Amino acid sequence: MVQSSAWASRDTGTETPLISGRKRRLQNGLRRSDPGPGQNLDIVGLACAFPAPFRPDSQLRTRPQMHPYRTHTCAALTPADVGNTVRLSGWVHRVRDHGGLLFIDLRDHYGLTQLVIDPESAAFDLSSRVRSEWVIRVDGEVKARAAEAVNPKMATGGIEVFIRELEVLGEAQELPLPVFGEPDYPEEIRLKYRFLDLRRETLHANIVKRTKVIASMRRRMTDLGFAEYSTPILTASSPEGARDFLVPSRIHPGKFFALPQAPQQYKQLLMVAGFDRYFQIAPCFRDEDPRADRLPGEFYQLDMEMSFVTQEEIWATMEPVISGLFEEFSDGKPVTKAWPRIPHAEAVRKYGSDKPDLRNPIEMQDVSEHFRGSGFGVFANQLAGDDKVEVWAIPAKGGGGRAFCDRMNAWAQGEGQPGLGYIFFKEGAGSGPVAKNIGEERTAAIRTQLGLADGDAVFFVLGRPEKMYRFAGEARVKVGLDLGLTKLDQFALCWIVDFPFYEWSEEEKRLDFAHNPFSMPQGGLEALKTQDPLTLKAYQYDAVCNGFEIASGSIRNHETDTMVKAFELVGLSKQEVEEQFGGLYRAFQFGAPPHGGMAPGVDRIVMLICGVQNLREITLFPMNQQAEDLLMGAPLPASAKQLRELHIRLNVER
RNA sequence: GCGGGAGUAGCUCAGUUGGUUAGAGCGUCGGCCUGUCACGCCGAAGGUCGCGGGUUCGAGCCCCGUCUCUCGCGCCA
Repeated sequence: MVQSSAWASRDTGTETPLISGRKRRLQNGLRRSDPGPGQNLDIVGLACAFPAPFRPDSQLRTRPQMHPYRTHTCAALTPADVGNTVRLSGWVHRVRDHGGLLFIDLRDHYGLTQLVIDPESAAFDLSSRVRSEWVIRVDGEVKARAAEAVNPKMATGGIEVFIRELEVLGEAQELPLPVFGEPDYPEEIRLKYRFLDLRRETLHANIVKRTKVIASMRRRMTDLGFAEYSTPILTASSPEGARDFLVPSRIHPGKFFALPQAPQQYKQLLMVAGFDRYFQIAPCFRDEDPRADRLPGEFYQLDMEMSFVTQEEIWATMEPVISGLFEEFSDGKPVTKAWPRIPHAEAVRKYGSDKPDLRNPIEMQDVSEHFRGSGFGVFANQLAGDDKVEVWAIPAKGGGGRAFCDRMNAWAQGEGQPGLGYIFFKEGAGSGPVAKNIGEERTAAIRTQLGLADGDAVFFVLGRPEKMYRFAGEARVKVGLDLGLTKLDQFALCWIVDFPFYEWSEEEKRLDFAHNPFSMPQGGLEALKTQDPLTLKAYQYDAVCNGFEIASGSIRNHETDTMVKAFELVGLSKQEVEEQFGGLYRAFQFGAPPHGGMAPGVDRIVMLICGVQNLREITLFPMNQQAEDLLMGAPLPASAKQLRELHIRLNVER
């Protein structure tokens, strides 16, 4: 029934002499329209036709006949080639059949070339039968287009190739997913037919860009004296962090390898082993639920580590690498050069987020004092009743109209908030219910503190900071976007530094590591012994771009005493630390250098560079949201024999 | 696991207050067409309105349940 396809169905029941003729040609002719390849074609234009790795002319120089597939790519021909006979191969991108005249856009990795054919050519009948995405080879003459036929939108729009001969190298059935025009198509079909999806111009270009970004990362790191070391994929389960992917050991019944969530411990061991400057485009595996910006299963990090460094040196090393990447691939959009270094606590207060979008100029301020004891009962009472409650102000330049303020208030209610208090300023005074309640003097004081003018507004969020900062941050983002204050076409980078070392785990009613158990607490062992753990900072930092966390890193804790104490506070004994971090713990007893590093997320950086909202737009063969590979059919059941060898008996529910 | 949104032709979607034979564009197939490049014109095929139940004289539309997709929360040190 595969053969029922294209040819058979088109030829049935149309017995005319012409068709018989076509049929005859098609039966042999499907392979080739006229003379054999390379019989009577000149070898032309080869010197510049191909990028070096693809250049076929080494063969052509030693053999008298033409390359079997092509003399040029589909992006190579220009008016300088007019008059030459060339050979092209590629996919039929689009056919425009005018009856007596036929245009085919031929596509390959490099570009598009318009082919044209009329009944004078022996290949005409066959040409009129090709369909989208067939792979063909054509021979023909390069012709200049008439002035009015030049297509300035095409790189090769000044020329076209008049076909003399056509060979079908690969037919295509009716497409489950159109390539031309890239219409929206369901995710499931795109993933199942990913090889077609990847032919589409946008995705194809994104993937090419991704590989260039990665090549640039390697070059930049290598130029800085970093060397790339590979680390194991089959390794030990890490006791902290995400859920592991497990791989059963055949040789050791009942024991399992884990795929690395990151090469974290290996890179620290490399530092102990004296390698100093390590990097790796490292595959990382975590068995967690996906998000639009988080692939299920596996992703890549530009993992790096250095010895004998302060965190300032790591920032100074990586800032130009990351800024340089964005500059290289961002088509001229502005990129932050000197990154602001914002303490975590300050980021939360000013931006309501530990990954602030600094394209948005709004900075929030504490205005609690102006409401304390004021006539605005809702705020005054809560401030009086709980000394941890604060009022934060979100200044909104240009938002000074009742319509906008009401819209924000309605939005806040839609977000599950009681509302969003506001004042807007006009004719030298503050307006709105809040202003009426607190009076002119306090209104003026708020205005002065925030530097607001007529035509501006300010919104108020009330609560304990740890409960309300996230909503305040969302309101800040919305004000910035809705008022056009956020200038989108740029890459705004910063460091968020001084993360807390511990946090309180409400579920487990105990201290837990806020970020990375391997990072060094500021103040070291002494601070661990003497300070309130919840006030401890870590030498721990994130790199943030446009509101996305694009990297995370730290100065590591390389002292066994400090490590034991740090874990003791989250409830792990010395013995448990030795067991769970055996390799690293042992290594630190034999001369460990101070070291630190970070790991920028390759996928997220490429996503930002390509300006897409979803990681599947920059990944070759992603899994779907259910962590299935629809193209390869993974995961699949294992055979009884495989399971037996692995000493595994299934216990599948349902 | 939880919440929001979606589910009508191969695809993207429209479908009024519940009322005759469920439509459009794109795609596919057939016919015509010698300068297109989103070619154009004519025609055809293509539907379990996600699935199940209910209300009703009558359900794509209302109600209940369920499944799938998607975005988010939990989770991701």
